[in-house]
Amino acid sequence: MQNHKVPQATAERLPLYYRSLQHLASLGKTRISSSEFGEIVQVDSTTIRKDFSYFGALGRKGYGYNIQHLLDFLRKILYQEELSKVILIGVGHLGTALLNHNFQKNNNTRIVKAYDTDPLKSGKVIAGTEIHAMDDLEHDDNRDIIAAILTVPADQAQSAAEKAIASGVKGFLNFAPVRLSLPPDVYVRHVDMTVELQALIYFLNHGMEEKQSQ
Amino acid sequence: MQNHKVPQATAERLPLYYRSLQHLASLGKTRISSSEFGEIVQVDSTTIRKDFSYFGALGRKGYGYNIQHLLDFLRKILYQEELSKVILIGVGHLGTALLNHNFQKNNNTRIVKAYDTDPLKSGKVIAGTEIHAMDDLEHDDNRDIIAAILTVPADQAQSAAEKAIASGVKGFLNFAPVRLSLPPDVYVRHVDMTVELQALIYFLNHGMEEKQSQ
DNA sequence: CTATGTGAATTTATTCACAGCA
DNA sequence: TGCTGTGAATAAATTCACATAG
Repeated sequence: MQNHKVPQATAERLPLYYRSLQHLASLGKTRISSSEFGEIVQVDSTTIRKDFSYFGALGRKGYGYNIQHLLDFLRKILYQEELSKVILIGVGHLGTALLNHNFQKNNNTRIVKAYDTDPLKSGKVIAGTEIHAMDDLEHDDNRDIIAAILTVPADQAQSAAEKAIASGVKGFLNFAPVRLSLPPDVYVRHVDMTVELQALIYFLNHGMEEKQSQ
Repeated sequence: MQNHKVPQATAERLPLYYRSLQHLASLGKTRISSSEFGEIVQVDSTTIRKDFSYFGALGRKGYGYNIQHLLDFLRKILYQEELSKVILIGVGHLGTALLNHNFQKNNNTRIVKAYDTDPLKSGKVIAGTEIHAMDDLEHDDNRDIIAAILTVPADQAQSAAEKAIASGVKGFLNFAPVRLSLPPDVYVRHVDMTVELQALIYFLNHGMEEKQSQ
Protein backbone atom coordinates (compact mmCIF):
# COMPACT_ATOMS: atom_id res chain seq x y z
CA MET A 1 0.00 0.00 0.00
CA GLN A 2 1.43 3.37 -0.92
CA ASN A 3 0.52 7.02 -0.73
CA HIS A 4 -1.40 6.73 -3.98
CA LYS A 5 -4.79 7.25 -2.36
CA VAL A 6 -4.35 8.96 0.97
CA PRO A 7 -7.55 10.70 2.08
CA GLN A 8 -7.22 14.44 2.51
CA ALA A 9 -8.32 14.21 6.14
CA THR A 10 -5.51 11.75 6.81
CA ALA A 11 -2.89 13.89 5.09
CA GLU A 12 -3.93 16.87 7.16
CA ARG A 13 -3.36 14.96 10.39
CA LEU A 14 0.14 13.77 9.52
CA PRO A 15 1.92 16.99 10.53
CA LEU A 16 0.18 16.84 13.89
CA TYR A 17 1.31 13.26 14.37
CA TYR A 18 4.82 14.18 13.35
CA ARG A 19 5.19 17.02 15.79
CA SER A 20 3.66 15.07 18.64
CA LEU A 21 5.94 12.11 18.01
CA GLN A 22 8.96 14.43 17.97
CA HIS A 23 7.89 15.63 21.36
CA LEU A 24 7.44 12.10 22.69
CA ALA A 25 10.84 11.09 21.31
CA SER A 26 12.44 14.09 23.02
CA LEU A 27 11.01 12.79 26.30
CA GLY A 28 12.81 9.51 25.68
CA LYS A 29 9.73 7.50 24.79
CA THR A 30 10.40 4.77 22.25
CA ARG A 31 7.05 3.04 21.67
CA ILE A 32 3.40 3.97 21.84
CA SER A 33 0.03 2.37 21.25
CA SER A 34 -2.58 3.95 19.02
CA SER A 35 -4.84 4.49 22.01
CA GLU A 36 -2.22 6.26 24.11
CA PHE A 37 -1.20 8.34 21.12
CA GLY A 38 -4.83 9.06 20.37
CA GLU A 39 -5.30 10.63 23.77
CA ILE A 40 -2.32 12.89 23.23
CA VAL A 41 -3.29 14.17 19.81
CA GLN A 42 -7.02 13.86 20.53
CA VAL A 43 -7.78 11.69 17.56
CA ASP A 44 -9.68 8.41 17.88
CA SER A 45 -7.29 5.46 18.02
CA THR A 46 -9.06 3.70 15.16
CA THR A 47 -8.59 6.75 13.01
CA ILE A 48 -4.89 6.77 13.82
CA ARG A 49 -4.48 3.12 12.92
CA LYS A 50 -6.40 3.62 9.72
CA ASP A 51 -4.36 6.71 8.85
CA PHE A 52 -1.12 4.78 9.23
CA SER A 53 -2.55 1.79 7.40
CA TYR A 54 -2.75 3.80 4.16
CA PHE A 55 1.02 3.70 4.15
CA GLY A 56 1.33 0.03 4.99
CA ALA A 57 1.98 -1.78 8.23
CA LEU A 58 3.87 0.70 10.36
CA GLY A 59 3.12 -0.93 13.69
CA ARG A 60 3.42 -4.35 15.27
CA LYS A 61 0.50 -6.31 16.63
CA GLY A 62 0.48 -6.59 20.37
CA TYR A 63 3.27 -4.00 20.60
CA GLY A 64 2.16 -0.72 19.13
CA TYR A 65 4.27 1.65 17.14
CA ASN A 66 7.96 2.34 17.35
CA ILE A 67 8.23 6.09 17.64
CA GLN A 68 11.51 6.43 15.81
CA HIS A 69 10.23 4.30 12.99
CA LEU A 70 7.14 6.47 12.64
CA LEU A 71 9.27 9.59 12.75
CA ASP A 72 11.58 8.34 10.03
CA PHE A 73 8.60 7.52 7.91
CA LEU A 74 6.76 10.80 8.48
CA ARG A 75 9.90 12.83 7.95
CA LYS A 76 10.10 11.40 4.45
CA ILE A 77 6.46 11.71 3.55
CA LEU A 78 6.29 15.28 4.89
CA TYR A 79 9.47 16.25 3.05
CA GLN A 80 11.15 17.21 6.28
CA GLU A 81 14.45 15.61 5.29
CA GLU A 82 15.22 18.52 3.04
CA LEU A 83 14.78 22.18 3.94
CA SER A 84 11.61 23.74 2.55
CA LYS A 85 12.15 27.39 1.77
CA VAL A 86 9.25 29.80 1.99
CA ILE A 87 8.94 33.54 1.59
CA LEU A 88 6.83 35.89 3.64
CA ILE A 89 4.87 38.67 1.98
CA GLY A 90 3.74 41.53 4.19
CA VAL A 91 5.85 42.52 7.18
CA GLY A 92 3.17 44.00 9.44
CA HIS A 93 2.49 42.95 13.00
CA LEU A 94 1.61 39.39 12.09
CA GLY A 95 4.34 39.03 9.48
CA THR A 96 6.91 40.28 11.97
CA ALA A 97 5.68 37.81 14.54
CA LEU A 98 6.06 34.96 12.07
CA LEU A 99 9.56 36.13 11.11
CA ASN A 100 10.57 36.08 14.74
CA HIS A 101 9.09 32.66 15.22
CA ASN A 102 10.18 31.29 11.82
CA PHE A 103 9.04 27.73 12.45
CA GLN A 104 12.35 26.96 14.12
CA LYS A 105 11.30 24.18 16.43
CA ASN A 106 12.04 20.77 14.93
CA ASN A 107 10.69 21.92 11.64
CA ASN A 108 12.68 21.88 8.47
CA THR A 109 10.92 24.88 7.01
CA ARG A 110 12.42 28.32 6.89
CA ILE A 111 11.33 31.79 5.84
CA VAL A 112 14.30 32.81 3.71
CA LYS A 113 13.13 36.19 2.44
CA ALA A 114 10.37 38.70 3.07
CA TYR A 115 8.68 41.37 0.98
CA ASP A 116 6.92 44.56 1.95
CA THR A 117 5.55 47.61 0.15
CA ASP A 118 6.91 50.01 2.76
CA PRO A 119 10.23 51.50 1.50
CA LEU A 120 11.22 52.11 5.11
CA LYS A 121 11.10 48.38 5.72
CA SER A 122 12.80 47.05 2.62
CA GLY A 123 16.50 46.55 3.16
CA LYS A 124 16.02 45.89 6.84
CA VAL A 125 16.58 42.53 8.45
CA ILE A 126 14.21 41.00 10.98
CA ALA A 127 15.33 37.93 12.89
CA GLY A 128 17.92 37.24 10.22
CA THR A 129 15.51 37.55 7.32
CA GLU A 130 16.05 40.31 4.80
CA ILE A 131 13.09 42.38 3.66
CA HIS A 132 12.83 43.17 -0.05
CA ALA A 133 10.73 45.69 -1.90
CA MET A 134 7.35 44.38 -3.01
CA ASP A 135 8.06 45.71 -6.51
CA ASP A 136 10.91 43.23 -6.82
CA LEU A 137 8.70 40.24 -6.13
CA GLU A 138 7.38 39.53 -9.61
CA HIS A 139 10.84 39.95 -11.15
CA ASP A 140 12.67 37.70 -8.71
CA ASP A 141 13.31 34.06 -9.41
CA ASN A 142 11.62 32.18 -6.61
CA ARG A 143 11.37 28.82 -8.29
CA ASP A 144 13.31 27.28 -5.40
CA ILE A 145 10.65 28.55 -3.02
CA ILE A 146 7.89 26.08 -2.32
CA ALA A 147 5.36 28.47 -0.84
CA ALA A 148 4.62 31.98 0.31
CA ILE A 149 3.10 33.10 3.56
CA LEU A 150 0.69 35.92 2.80
CA THR A 151 0.34 38.40 5.65
CA VAL A 152 -0.72 41.47 3.70
CA PRO A 153 -3.97 43.43 4.14
CA ALA A 154 -7.01 41.92 2.43
CA ASP A 155 -7.03 44.39 -0.44
CA GLN A 156 -3.44 43.57 -1.39
CA ALA A 157 -3.66 39.81 -1.10
CA GLN A 158 -4.79 39.00 -4.63
CA SER A 159 -2.20 41.12 -6.38
CA ALA A 160 0.59 40.04 -4.04
CA ALA A 161 -0.29 36.41 -4.70
CA GLU A 162 -0.20 36.99 -8.44
CA LYS A 163 3.24 38.56 -8.22
CA ALA A 164 4.47 35.65 -6.16
CA ILE A 165 3.14 33.21 -8.75
CA ALA A 166 4.94 35.16 -11.47
CA SER A 167 8.15 34.66 -9.50
CA GLY A 168 7.63 30.90 -9.37
CA VAL A 169 5.74 30.23 -6.13
CA LYS A 170 3.18 27.41 -6.28
CA GLY A 171 1.54 27.48 -2.87
CA PHE A 172 0.24 29.91 -0.28
CA LEU A 173 -0.49 29.98 3.36
CA ASN A 174 -2.94 32.84 3.29
CA PHE A 175 -3.57 34.84 6.46
CA ALA A 176 -5.44 37.59 4.63
CA PRO A 177 -9.21 37.52 5.16
CA VAL A 178 -10.12 36.96 1.51
CA ARG A 179 -10.36 34.00 -0.81
CA LEU A 180 -7.84 34.19 -3.63
CA SER A 181 -8.65 33.49 -7.27
CA LEU A 182 -5.59 31.72 -8.60
CA PRO A 183 -4.68 29.22 -11.33
CA PRO A 184 -5.77 25.66 -10.58
CA ASP A 185 -2.20 24.41 -10.20
CA VAL A 186 -1.67 26.75 -7.26
CA TYR A 187 -2.58 25.39 -3.88
CA VAL A 188 -3.83 27.66 -1.09
CA ARG A 189 -4.47 27.04 2.57
CA HIS A 190 -6.28 29.65 4.57
CA VAL A 191 -5.52 30.55 8.15
CA ASP A 192 -8.45 32.73 8.99
CA MET A 193 -8.29 33.84 12.59
CA THR A 194 -11.39 35.98 12.52
CA VAL A 195 -13.44 33.15 11.08
CA GLU A 196 -12.03 30.80 13.70
CA LEU A 197 -12.86 33.16 16.51
CA GLN A 198 -16.39 33.72 15.25
CA ALA A 199 -16.90 30.01 14.76
CA LEU A 200 -15.74 29.48 18.33
CA ILE A 201 -18.22 32.07 19.57
CA TYR A 202 -20.96 30.45 17.50
CA PHE A 203 -20.35 27.02 18.99
CA LEU A 204 -20.06 28.38 22.51
CA ASN A 205 -23.35 30.21 22.22
CA HIS A 206 -25.16 27.34 20.56
CA GLY A 207 -23.86 24.82 23.04
CA MET A 208 -21.77 22.25 21.27
CA GLU A 209 -19.98 21.26 24.42
CA GLU A 210 -18.77 17.88 23.24
CA LYS A 211 -16.88 18.53 20.05
CA GLN A 212 -13.27 19.58 19.91
CA SER A 213 -12.35 21.12 16.61
CA GLN A 214 -9.92 19.70 14.07
CA MET B 1 -36.73 25.13 10.03
CA GLN B 2 -34.46 26.41 12.75
CA ASN B 3 -30.89 26.11 13.88
CA HIS B 4 -31.71 22.95 15.77
CA LYS B 5 -29.65 20.72 13.51
CA VAL B 6 -27.08 22.80 11.70
CA PRO B 7 -24.19 20.65 10.43
CA GLN B 8 -20.83 21.58 11.86
CA ALA B 9 -19.42 22.20 8.38
CA THR B 10 -22.21 24.68 7.72
CA ALA B 11 -21.68 26.50 11.00
CA GLU B 12 -18.00 26.85 10.25
CA ARG B 13 -18.73 28.56 6.95
CA LEU B 14 -21.13 31.15 8.36
CA PRO B 15 -18.43 33.57 9.58
CA LEU B 16 -16.88 33.48 6.12
CA TYR B 17 -20.21 34.26 4.53
CA TYR B 18 -20.80 37.03 7.01
CA ARG B 19 -17.53 38.78 6.37
CA SER B 20 -17.80 38.44 2.63
CA LEU B 21 -21.33 39.84 2.63
CA GLN B 22 -20.18 42.78 4.75
CA HIS B 23 -17.61 43.48 2.11
CA LEU B 24 -20.14 43.23 -0.70
CA ALA B 25 -22.53 45.52 1.17
CA SER B 26 -19.74 48.06 1.64
CA LEU B 27 -19.33 48.07 -2.13
CA GLY B 28 -22.99 49.02 -2.43
CA LYS B 29 -24.18 45.63 -3.68
CA THR B 30 -27.70 44.76 -2.55
CA ARG B 31 -28.44 41.32 -4.00
CA ILE B 32 -26.46 38.26 -5.00
CA SER B 33 -27.08 34.82 -6.39
CA SER B 34 -25.70 31.70 -4.79
CA SER B 35 -23.50 31.09 -7.82
CA GLU B 36 -21.97 34.57 -7.86
CA PHE B 37 -21.47 34.39 -4.11
CA GLY B 38 -20.02 30.92 -4.44
CA GLU B 39 -17.30 32.20 -6.70
CA ILE B 40 -16.37 34.89 -4.21
CA VAL B 41 -16.15 32.66 -1.17
CA GLN B 42 -15.05 29.64 -3.20
CA VAL B 43 -17.80 27.39 -1.97
CA ASP B 44 -20.03 25.45 -4.35
CA SER B 45 -23.33 27.26 -4.94
CA THR B 46 -25.38 24.22 -3.99
CA THR B 47 -23.55 24.05 -0.70
CA ILE B 48 -24.34 27.70 -0.06
CA ARG B 49 -28.02 27.22 -0.78
CA LYS B 50 -28.12 24.15 1.41
CA ASP B 51 -26.30 25.97 4.20
CA PHE B 52 -28.84 28.78 4.17
CA SER B 53 -31.73 26.35 3.85
CA TYR B 54 -31.01 24.98 7.33
CA PHE B 55 -32.23 28.32 8.62
CA GLY B 56 -35.29 28.51 6.39
CA ALA B 57 -35.94 30.29 3.16
CA LEU B 58 -33.55 33.22 3.18
CA GLY B 59 -33.61 33.81 -0.56
CA ARG B 60 -36.17 34.35 -3.29
CA LYS B 61 -36.54 32.12 -6.30
CA GLY B 62 -35.50 33.77 -9.53
CA TYR B 63 -33.96 36.64 -7.58
CA GLY B 64 -31.21 35.39 -5.31
CA TYR B 65 -30.42 36.67 -1.86
CA ASN B 66 -30.84 40.13 -0.44
CA ILE B 67 -27.49 40.95 1.08
CA GLN B 68 -28.80 43.12 3.89
CA HIS B 69 -31.32 40.47 4.82
CA LEU B 70 -28.60 37.84 5.00
CA LEU B 71 -26.40 40.17 7.03
CA ASP B 72 -29.16 40.87 9.54
CA PHE B 73 -29.76 37.19 9.87
CA LEU B 74 -26.09 36.21 10.21
CA ARG B 75 -25.41 39.02 12.65
CA LYS B 76 -27.94 37.46 14.98
CA ILE B 77 -26.92 33.86 14.59
CA LEU B 78 -23.23 34.73 15.00
CA TYR B 79 -23.94 36.87 18.06
CA GLN B 80 -22.46 39.91 16.40
CA GLU B 81 -25.19 42.20 17.68
CA GLU B 82 -23.60 42.25 21.08
CA LEU B 83 -19.90 42.69 21.80
CA SER B 84 -18.07 39.46 22.53
CA LYS B 85 -15.25 40.01 24.97
CA VAL B 86 -12.19 37.83 24.85
CA ILE B 87 -8.91 37.81 26.71
CA LEU B 88 -5.48 37.10 25.32
CA ILE B 89 -3.02 34.96 27.23
CA GLY B 90 0.63 35.29 26.29
CA VAL B 91 1.96 38.59 24.98
CA GLY B 92 4.84 37.37 22.83
CA HIS B 93 5.35 38.23 19.20
CA LEU B 94 2.12 36.63 18.06
CA GLY B 95 0.09 37.86 21.00
CA THR B 96 1.32 41.39 20.41
CA ALA B 97 0.38 41.14 16.75
CA LEU B 98 -3.13 40.05 17.69
CA LEU B 99 -3.45 42.87 20.21
CA ASN B 100 -2.51 45.37 17.56
CA HIS B 101 -4.95 43.86 15.13
CA ASN B 102 -7.68 43.18 17.73
CA PHE B 103 -10.29 42.01 15.22
CA GLN B 104 -11.37 45.59 14.65
CA LYS B 105 -12.71 45.34 11.15
CA ASN B 106 -16.50 44.92 11.13
CA ASN B 107 -16.24 42.44 13.90
CA ASN B 108 -17.98 42.80 17.19
CA THR B 109 -15.30 40.93 19.12
CA ARG B 110 -12.71 42.63 21.27
CA ILE B 111 -9.68 41.60 23.27
CA VAL B 112 -10.38 43.43 26.52
CA LYS B 113 -7.49 42.22 28.63
CA ALA B 114 -4.22 40.35 28.27
CA TYR B 115 -2.07 38.25 30.59
CA ASP B 116 1.62 37.48 30.59
CA THR B 117 4.09 35.83 32.94
CA ASP B 118 6.75 38.47 32.32
CA PRO B 119 6.66 41.03 35.17
CA LEU B 120 8.17 43.59 32.80
CA LYS B 121 5.11 43.32 30.61
CA SER B 122 2.34 43.30 33.19
CA GLY B 123 1.00 46.76 33.83
CA LYS B 124 1.86 47.89 30.32
CA VAL B 125 -0.74 48.70 27.71
CA ILE B 126 -0.51 47.53 24.10
CA ALA B 127 -2.91 48.99 21.56
CA GLY B 128 -5.22 50.02 24.36
CA THR B 129 -5.25 46.65 26.07
CA GLU B 130 -3.84 46.34 29.56
CA ILE B 131 -1.54 43.45 30.37
CA HIS B 132 -2.06 41.70 33.68
CA ALA B 133 0.15 39.29 35.58
CA MET B 134 -0.41 35.65 34.74
CA ASP B 135 -0.67 34.89 38.46
CA ASP B 136 -3.82 37.00 38.64
CA LEU B 137 -5.58 34.98 35.98
CA GLU B 138 -7.04 32.19 38.06
CA HIS B 139 -8.23 34.63 40.74
CA ASP B 140 -9.91 37.07 38.37
CA ASP B 141 -13.58 36.91 37.57
CA ASN B 142 -13.78 36.41 33.82
CA ARG B 143 -17.30 35.07 33.65
CA ASP B 144 -18.22 37.88 31.27
CA ILE B 145 -15.47 36.71 28.92
CA ILE B 146 -16.61 34.28 26.29
CA ALA B 147 -13.23 32.96 25.22
CA ALA B 148 -9.49 33.21 25.57
CA ILE B 149 -6.90 33.42 22.84
CA LEU B 150 -3.96 31.29 23.87
CA THR B 151 -0.65 32.54 22.50
CA VAL B 152 1.71 31.09 25.09
CA PRO B 153 4.56 28.62 24.45
CA ALA B 154 3.50 25.00 24.13
CA ASP B 155 4.71 24.01 27.57
CA GLN B 156 2.59 26.67 29.26
CA ALA B 157 -0.59 26.17 27.29
CA GLN B 158 -2.21 23.49 29.43
CA SER B 159 -1.70 25.28 32.75
CA ALA B 160 -2.65 28.66 31.31
CA ALA B 161 -5.85 27.17 29.95
CA GLU B 162 -6.68 25.65 33.31
CA LYS B 163 -6.21 29.00 35.04
CA ALA B 164 -8.44 30.66 32.48
CA ILE B 165 -11.12 28.05 33.08
CA ALA B 166 -10.88 28.69 36.82
CA SER B 167 -11.58 32.35 36.09
CA GLY B 168 -14.72 31.50 34.14
CA VAL B 169 -13.63 31.16 30.52
CA LYS B 170 -15.43 28.49 28.50
CA GLY B 171 -13.70 28.55 25.13
CA PHE B 172 -10.26 28.82 23.61
CA LEU B 173 -8.68 29.78 20.37
CA ASN B 174 -5.46 27.91 20.82
CA PHE B 175 -2.39 28.98 18.88
CA ALA B 176 -0.04 26.84 20.95
CA PRO B 177 1.18 23.73 19.15
CA VAL B 178 -0.32 21.24 21.61
CA ARG B 179 -3.69 19.64 22.12
CA LEU B 180 -5.25 20.66 25.43
CA SER B 181 -6.91 18.25 27.84
CA LEU B 182 -9.84 20.17 29.24
CA PRO B 183 -13.29 19.48 30.71
CA PRO B 184 -15.87 18.41 28.14
CA ASP B 185 -17.90 21.60 28.51
CA VAL B 186 -14.95 23.67 27.31
CA TYR B 187 -14.70 24.20 23.58
CA VAL B 188 -11.34 24.58 21.85
CA ARG B 189 -10.43 25.55 18.33
CA HIS B 190 -6.87 25.13 17.19
CA VAL B 191 -5.03 27.50 14.90
CA ASP B 192 -1.95 25.52 14.14
CA MET B 193 0.26 27.38 11.72
CA THR B 194 3.06 24.83 11.64
CA VAL B 195 0.62 22.05 10.86
CA GLU B 196 -0.97 24.18 8.14
CA LEU B 197 2.37 24.96 6.58
CA GLN B 198 3.45 21.33 6.63
CA ALA B 199 0.14 20.21 5.20
CA LEU B 200 0.57 22.77 2.44
CA ILE B 201 4.04 21.43 1.69
CA TYR B 202 2.69 17.88 1.71
CA PHE B 203 -0.02 18.68 -0.81
CA LEU B 204 2.33 20.65 -3.01
CA ASN B 205 4.81 17.81 -3.13
CA HIS B 206 2.21 15.13 -3.66
CA GLY B 207 0.47 17.09 -6.35
CA MET B 208 -3.08 17.86 -5.31
CA GLU B 209 -3.37 20.73 -7.73
CA GLU B 210 -7.14 20.89 -7.78
CA LYS B 211 -8.19 21.20 -4.19
CA GLN B 212 -8.37 24.48 -2.33
CA SER B 213 -8.44 23.99 1.40
CA GLN B 214 -11.28 24.88 3.74
C1' DC C 1 -36.61 31.99 -17.86
C1' DT C 2 -33.93 32.48 -13.52
C1' DA C 3 -32.32 30.91 -9.39
C1' DT C 4 -33.90 28.87 -4.90
C1' DG C 5 -34.82 24.87 -2.00
C1' DT C 6 -34.55 20.13 -1.30
C1' DG C 7 -35.04 14.99 -1.62
C1' DA C 8 -31.95 11.47 -3.48
C1' DA C 9 -27.43 9.89 -4.81
C1' DT C 10 -22.77 10.05 -4.08
C1' DT C 11 -18.53 10.78 -1.95
C1' DT C 12 -15.70 11.24 2.04
C1' DA C 13 -14.62 10.34 6.74
C1' DT C 14 -15.31 8.01 10.98
C1' DT C 15 -16.37 4.24 13.86
C1' DC C 16 -17.46 -0.60 14.66
C1' DA C 17 -16.26 -5.26 15.08
C1' DC C 18 -13.23 -8.66 14.84
C1' DA C 19 -9.61 -11.69 12.60
C1' DG C 20 -4.96 -12.58 13.25
C1' DC C 21 -0.17 -11.87 14.51
C1' DA C 22 3.43 -11.49 18.32
C1' DT D 1 -3.54 -11.67 25.71
C1' DG D 2 -2.67 -6.97 23.64
C1' DC D 3 -2.88 -4.27 20.02
C1' DT D 4 -2.67 -3.75 14.99
C1' DG D 5 -4.90 -3.75 10.55
C1' DT D 6 -8.95 -3.76 7.93
C1' DG D 7 -13.45 -5.01 5.76
C1' DA D 8 -18.14 -3.59 6.79
C1' DA D 9 -21.36 -0.29 8.74
C1' DT D 10 -22.43 4.26 9.80
C1' DA D 11 -22.31 9.06 9.77
C1' DA D 12 -21.34 13.47 7.71
C1' DA D 13 -20.76 16.39 3.85
C1' DT D 14 -21.15 17.35 -0.82
C1' DT D 15 -23.18 17.22 -5.24
C1' DC D 16 -26.87 15.97 -8.43
C1' DA D 17 -31.26 16.61 -10.37
C1' DC D 18 -35.27 18.77 -10.62
C1' DA D 19 -39.73 20.65 -8.96
C1' DT D 20 -41.27 25.08 -8.03
C1' DA D 21 -41.86 30.03 -7.20
C1' DG D 22 -41.39 34.69 -9.01
